[in-house]
Amino acid sequence: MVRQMTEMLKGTLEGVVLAILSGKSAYGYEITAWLREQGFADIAEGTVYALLVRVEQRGFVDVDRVPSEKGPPRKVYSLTAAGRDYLEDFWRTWSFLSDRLEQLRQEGN
Amino acid sequence: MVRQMTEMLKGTLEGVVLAILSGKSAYGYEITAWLREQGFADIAEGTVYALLVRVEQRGFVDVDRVPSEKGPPRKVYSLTAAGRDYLEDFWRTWSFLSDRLEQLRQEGN
DNA sequence: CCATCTACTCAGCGTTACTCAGTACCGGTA
DNA sequence: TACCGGTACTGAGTAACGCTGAGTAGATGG
Repeated sequence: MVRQMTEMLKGTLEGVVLAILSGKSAYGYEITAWLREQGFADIAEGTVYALLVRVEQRGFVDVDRVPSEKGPPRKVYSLTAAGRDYLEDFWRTWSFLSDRLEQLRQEGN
Repeated sequence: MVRQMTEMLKGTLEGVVLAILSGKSAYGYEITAWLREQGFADIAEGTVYALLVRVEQRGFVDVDRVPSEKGPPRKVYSLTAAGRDYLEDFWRTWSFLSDRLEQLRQEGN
C-alpha cells in the first residue's frame, strides 16, 4: 500500500498542506508531525520541506522566521491570497476526481 | 486546473483504468474515448497506452488481440486475479486519502 | 559530553503523465 | 486512382513530484 500511497500523494499532498495552512499558520516540522498523527506514516521528513519551498516560490505562502525555544528558528508559513485561490482550484479538481472515482467504485461492485 | 489535474492523476489514473476493466474488458482507444466522455478532457492519447503497457508488465491485465472492422487490430485488456487484488488495495488507499481530505475540507470552511 | 529531540537543507533517483511524432488499416469521396 | 478522416497503437524525450539518505545545527537532560 505504501507504493500506491506515494503515487497517489503526488498532486494531493500539496493541497493537503495548503488546506492545513488555511486553518492556521504552521511550520514544517509541525506539519510533518500532524500528518504522521493523521496516519500518513510514510511521508518522508524532507518531502514536506521541499513542498513548502515550492509553494513559497509560487507565492502561495508567506514565510515568517520565528525563534524556537528548542532548536533552530522555525519558518512559519501562512497562506496568501494567491494560495487561497489555488486551494479553491484544488478543491474543484479534487471534487471532480472524487466524484468520478466514487461512481466507478459503485459500478464496479 | 489542467496542471493540478495532471499531478493529481498520477497514481489515480491507474486505479481508474483498472476499475473500468473490472467492469468489462476494453481496449486502449475505447478507454481513452470513455475517459474523455467522462470529462477527463485533458488526458493525452499516449498516456493510456503507456499505462496499459505498465499494468500488463506487472501482470494486472491479460491481453487479447482482436481484429477490428476499422483500423489495426485492437488489444483487448481484461483484469487478472492479481489485478483485482491490486484494485482492492487501490480502493483502500483511496478511501484513506479521501477521508482525510474530506475532513480537512470541512475544517477549513 | 554525549544522546535525544527539534528544525531545516540538499543531491540524486524512480515513477508517472505529457508532448509530439510516427505507423498502419479502413471506408468514403472526388 | 488519390486523398482524407477516423480508428488504433507505438515510441522517444521531458517535467514534476515524492522518496532516500545524509547532513547541519541549536537546546535540553542524564
